[in-house]
Amino acid sequence: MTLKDVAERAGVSIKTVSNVVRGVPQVSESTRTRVMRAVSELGYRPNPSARRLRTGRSGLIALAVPDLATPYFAELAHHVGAEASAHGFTVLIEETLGDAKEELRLATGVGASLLDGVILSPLRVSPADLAPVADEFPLVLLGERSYEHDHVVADHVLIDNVAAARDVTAHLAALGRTRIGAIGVDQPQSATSRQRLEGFQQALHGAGLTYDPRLAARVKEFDRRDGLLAMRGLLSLPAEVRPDAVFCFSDMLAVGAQHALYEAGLNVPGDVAVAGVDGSEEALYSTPSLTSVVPDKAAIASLAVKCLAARIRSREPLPFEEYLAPHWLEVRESTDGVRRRLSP
Amino acid sequence: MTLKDVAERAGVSIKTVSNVVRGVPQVSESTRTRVMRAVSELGYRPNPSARRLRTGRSGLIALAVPDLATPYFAELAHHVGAEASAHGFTVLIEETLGDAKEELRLATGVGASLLDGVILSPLRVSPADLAPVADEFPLVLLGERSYEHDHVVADHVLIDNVAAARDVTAHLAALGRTRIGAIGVDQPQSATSRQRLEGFQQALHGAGLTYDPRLAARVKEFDRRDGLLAMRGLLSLPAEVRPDAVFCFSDMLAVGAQHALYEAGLNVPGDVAVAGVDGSEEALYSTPSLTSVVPDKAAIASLAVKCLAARIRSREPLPFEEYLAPHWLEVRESTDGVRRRLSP
DNA sequence: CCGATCGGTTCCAACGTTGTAACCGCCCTG
DNA sequence: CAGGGCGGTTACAACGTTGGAACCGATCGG
Repeated sequence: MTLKDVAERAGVSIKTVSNVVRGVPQVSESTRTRVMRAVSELGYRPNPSARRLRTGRSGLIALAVPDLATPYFAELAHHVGAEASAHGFTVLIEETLGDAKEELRLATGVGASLLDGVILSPLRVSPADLAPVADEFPLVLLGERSYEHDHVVADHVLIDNVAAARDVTAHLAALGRTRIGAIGVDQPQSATSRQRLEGFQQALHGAGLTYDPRLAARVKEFDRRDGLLAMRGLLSLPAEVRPDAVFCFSDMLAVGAQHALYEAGLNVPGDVAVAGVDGSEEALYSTPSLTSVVPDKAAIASLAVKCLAARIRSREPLPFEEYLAPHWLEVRESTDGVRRRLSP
Repeated sequence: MTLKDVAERAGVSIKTVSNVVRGVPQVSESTRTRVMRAVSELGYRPNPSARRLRTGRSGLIALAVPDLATPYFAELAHHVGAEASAHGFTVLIEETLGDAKEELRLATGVGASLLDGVILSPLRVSPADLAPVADEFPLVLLGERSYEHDHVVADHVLIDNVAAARDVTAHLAALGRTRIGAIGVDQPQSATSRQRLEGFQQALHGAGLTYDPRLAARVKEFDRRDGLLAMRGLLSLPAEVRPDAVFCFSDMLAVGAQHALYEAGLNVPGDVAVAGVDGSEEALYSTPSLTSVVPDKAAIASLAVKCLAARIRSREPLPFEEYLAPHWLEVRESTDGVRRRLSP
């Protein structure tokens, strides 16, 4: 099932068939229809490997995320897939498991010789590692600002994490909470974590509250388990220190925290208000439903794919850009306590 | 960065380098080390497209699932990735969105000329469509028994859905529940849904209960939204008909159902016990934690990859097999009401 | 000491595709 | 009517890799 077979059947040369299937204009209408018929009769499909070998293009891009079982990444993958197929790309999804080697391998290994480009959500890999790669291979980073000595080393798309954290923390303060904790501080080497802590502190100051390091819970991962453990830790503090609200740096952390409160027999938000980040569907269906900062995932996906496509198309090196996607705060029961009926 | 570059640097022929990187034994130790050094100095990586073009093998397999935002599939993807890399394969994950055309395209299009094989979790595509594909392309199906006139048309890996449904329903009956509902009936063309209904009915009979069709709620998708709507529907039944337990055919349905009960101010499991299927982490962290049938996802992944690898290796057509993976019932608060402390 | 054997290496062709350049009628222009 | 231009088509080479055959020097049996 190759161009040769189609060519024989249509009675033309291989190259003419190639011209037809690629849609180049210099083909007469009569030959075009004849070739098209042969194509569909034989069920011909172009061979991506051969195409890639000859042109250097495969029409394939990869989305590499740390962990697919994280709803945020799964939902993002969904959007990236939709956006990419609108641009004529096929998306392959890879799970890096937060392994720096794996993250890098994607860009250099499989990437360089099979894929046209990579959208990478880095967790461990450092800007310095990525700098040489991004120079010669289309690469877009998600969710982390990646500077090397103060200059950008790759395109990246992200939300304003500082503002997002500020917004949600200010919301908690506006509800009258005075001992606001944070869960998700100091995740190893995570710029996202640092930025959210920054916004958290800004909002505390803005509300006239002081930052109490005892209420800033460290985690290793942004997952449910670490949220549960961190919240248990906060609950074991002396009563006068214990938080009356927590801002969790991810929805999974928040879900874990909520469960810890449930185990302890505490009321949400009566005793402790809980808020997260990610806008995952899981947060919406949680009981009580969970206040969350919702990043515009469709916008993130769209910006990332557009940017990657531009870089793939242009042979010249383009200047690296930073794109900010919108986000908004979705207030739900876990902070304001107002019972709602979901309207799906 | 090709074999040629490495060959020049090492002072040998291209073919010898090829022999070294593929690990064929007939290479002297001295040349091998010399070539290896050149390889690492230049950072050479084989070109999968060229390799695939020449050999017909790419070392790539795809896992195609309907929806990555479904925790079950995301967690499964995780396991498949691990198992495949142990077999030397790279996994590409594709989202079919339950579109039959897309499901088929994977096997015939990208599949046939880029991938060595596909693990497909079909949602809409019918056995008849897949039969011609499976004959000439390594294909393993997950989660659905696919018969065509009573004979198997492809390998498949699944749990015993009838037994799983029977187990969990029997558990609800053993708790003394007499009006047990089912959510997830009649999902269009879903064999899984039929099998779970079958097991549900078997267990009812076994417990001396009668099957009341009013308590069997239809859904279009196995998602949270449909679970919520279905449960609202069951709650709107006349009081004497209303269920005192529901078996949901997926954890997402169960989470949605739980939220509907929460909205209605009902207690779980006091007023209504809830159980699901999938063993997702979300179910564990739900409040109250959700009783679920846990399919052994690692076993499913392992069986699927092993089976696919065998089929890829063998040039001869192998007989199609059916593999059953273990499952077990994990009883949690949403049915027995016993408060637990998670021990992660 | 000659021919066979063998480990190690090289040469050649081919996988399916596309870019470049050449080609071939044909119509138009001078 | 010769020369130029042009739309449509084709021949050829090349992308990076590997299977198979050929090759080569050295060891070995007779």
